[in-house]
Amino acid sequence: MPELPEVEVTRLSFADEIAGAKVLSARLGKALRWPLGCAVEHLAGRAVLAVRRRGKYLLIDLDQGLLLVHLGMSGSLRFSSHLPQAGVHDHFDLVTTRGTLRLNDPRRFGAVVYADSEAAPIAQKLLGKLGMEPLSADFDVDRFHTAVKRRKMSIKQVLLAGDVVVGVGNIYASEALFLAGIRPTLSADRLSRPRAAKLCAAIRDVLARAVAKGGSTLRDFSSANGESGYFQLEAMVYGREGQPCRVCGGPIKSIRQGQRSTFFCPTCQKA
DNA sequence: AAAAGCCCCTGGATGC
DNA sequence: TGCATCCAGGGGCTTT
Repeated sequence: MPELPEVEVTRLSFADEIAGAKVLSARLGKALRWPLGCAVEHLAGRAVLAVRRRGKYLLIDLDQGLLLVHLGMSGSLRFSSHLPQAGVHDHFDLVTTRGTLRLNDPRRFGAVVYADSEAAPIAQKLLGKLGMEPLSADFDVDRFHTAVKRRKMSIKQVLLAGDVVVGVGNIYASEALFLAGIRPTLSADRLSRPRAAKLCAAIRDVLARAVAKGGSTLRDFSSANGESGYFQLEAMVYGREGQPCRVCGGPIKSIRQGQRSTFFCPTCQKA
């Protein structure tokens, strides 16, 4: 579910509220992708300093160590002082003086991992190979074009891989390529400099607009205060196979790339 | 080093 | 109504 916009919207919806809270207790449900990495008792008494984001990870800074939270495919967070009793898919609670932060994740591809610091081995394994942040100043055309030219995979799969640019998942990869007029199957090393510049701008644009709309709610995503996103209503190609292109009117096509579906307009994205 | 496949898991939609 | 099959916002790991 969650790509950069959904993760950022989630962060914005509880970061200010939880900052300064003190952890009273923590609870684990069924196993997530990785073990927590510390005893739940170890979290009690910690202060929550801030919530940051790196790619699709949320980093919850504590006065001692930090929690890395990933929402996987089906995860979502809630932060409230009035949560019901934990349900079957509620796999982590962080009970604090300001409310409880709860991870709900039916498929359990998500994770909550404790690390002593960002330099710790587990944190490095998860964060160490991540690419540029698309909404920050370090995302520039030169670095993007240079990195992309080294790859022979399709440009769409390079966007998804996350080692060049982070946060772009299956929805926004298709959307950004449409906005840039680039065929998803184009070999990344054949992307010209002007088209790389256009793609950079498209990635920034679509992610920023999606954050502004509260992300995309396809099935059940909601932010930590329970609000749905609305960007899916503005999708140009994602999930629109057979429907008319919003620009040229021709039918949107769907293909498979690396066992993920890709959507594009054969007319507006000729090469 | 880079690319391709496999796999983790549950639930909803679709088809017979 | 019941059951099988396919598909889904991700990404680490293993094998080429």
